[in-house]
Amino acid sequence: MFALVDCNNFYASCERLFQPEFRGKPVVVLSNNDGCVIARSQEAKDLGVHMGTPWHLVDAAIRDQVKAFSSNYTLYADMSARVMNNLARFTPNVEIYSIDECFLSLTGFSNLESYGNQMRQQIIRNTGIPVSVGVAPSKTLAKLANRMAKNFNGLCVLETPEKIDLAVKDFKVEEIWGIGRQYAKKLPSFGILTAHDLRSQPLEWVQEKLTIQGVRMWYELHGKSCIQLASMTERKQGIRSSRSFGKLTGDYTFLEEATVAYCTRVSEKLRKDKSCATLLSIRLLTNIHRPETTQYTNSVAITLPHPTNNILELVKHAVRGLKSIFKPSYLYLKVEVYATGLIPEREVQLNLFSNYDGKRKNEVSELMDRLNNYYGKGTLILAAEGFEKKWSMRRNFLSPPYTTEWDAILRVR
DNA sequence: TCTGGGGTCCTAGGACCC
DNA sequence: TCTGGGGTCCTAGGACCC
Repeated sequence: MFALVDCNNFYASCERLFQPEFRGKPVVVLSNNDGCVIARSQEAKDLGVHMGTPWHLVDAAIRDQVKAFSSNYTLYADMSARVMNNLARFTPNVEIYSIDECFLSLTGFSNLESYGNQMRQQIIRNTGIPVSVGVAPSKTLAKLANRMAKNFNGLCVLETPEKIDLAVKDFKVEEIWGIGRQYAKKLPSFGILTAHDLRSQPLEWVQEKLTIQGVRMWYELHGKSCIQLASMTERKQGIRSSRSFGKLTGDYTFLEEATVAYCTRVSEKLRKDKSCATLLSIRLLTNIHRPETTQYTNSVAITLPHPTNNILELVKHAVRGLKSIFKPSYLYLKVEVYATGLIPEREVQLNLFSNYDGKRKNEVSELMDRLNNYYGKGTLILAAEGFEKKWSMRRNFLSPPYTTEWDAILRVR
């Protein structure tokens, strides 16, 4: 048996936790650059604010009634860690699936109904974050149960075949975990509208139309688990940093400074994961939301002479890559830095044809990590990143990082 | 004026091997 | 007129997730 625990309206819940005057009020959280709505409190949903809509396109009369926040990932990441730590007390086997979701293996546990309720109570008491719990014999059904829990009292346990039959009967096919926009468009033309319809098709048909992933989904909907809990120790396959700028630009220096900053981020993440990259990709994009302007997008993949997470080396290659794809006379929106072909730091093999001897220490990177961890992010940066940060995001409605900085800690009078 | 970021897995097709 | 068979590896693109 699996449980899926999902934080309700997570980002909005985090913001409200520290500004309780917004409890019971419509609250939204915006994406980077205050672009789209990415989280909504129930009251905001009730006002008809949709997920993913650009904030500036929301009706002004509605905007006036809603409290908007810029996304504050420092806060959300810390709150997420608290929730996950609490969940880990319920079973040794957990998979942190996303910032606000966690799968738990409950095989061998009994009284699932009351155990699920205990989880909900303990999480809200210890962290202040409300969660919903779905329990079922497969991950796909646990997701489905979780969705149903949101419409009940926050808990849904699908233990018996009868309960599962009943649950899939009216469950919309497009809401199944693994059915995205494309399949949601296609399936109704075959008369498939519900999870029950999909699972009633012959397996061969599903294999043909939805390939191997559909086959797994089919078994899972029948209560046969075939997607295991992912191990939390696995190495990532790629690490990316990409961000839209606060404004469009054609200025090469601007782009280079942003590339250096994003590349710095990537190298930090690599070192944190104790990984080295063998391939570094740089991608440059104009604003696709403005089809009337001339568009240009290009990317370059650089095979590194030897696997590395050294900031100076990565930046050198990143800048060279950027130069090779930059074209003047376009207005750019975004640059992406993507490291792939990751291998463990300690298994790096040397290259016969590079003069790198493996002994040179990663001193600059290590010093930067040490100072930036101790004194706070951005204490020591490469000069090539620039000091103006012209590329930084718009975040006009940012709340303080209440739980991670002494200066921001909440005062109680 | 203003439209996110960071991941995963699978398949097809091309280049290459003997 | 007629031009093999059985592989591997890599990449791009498309689907999905939160």
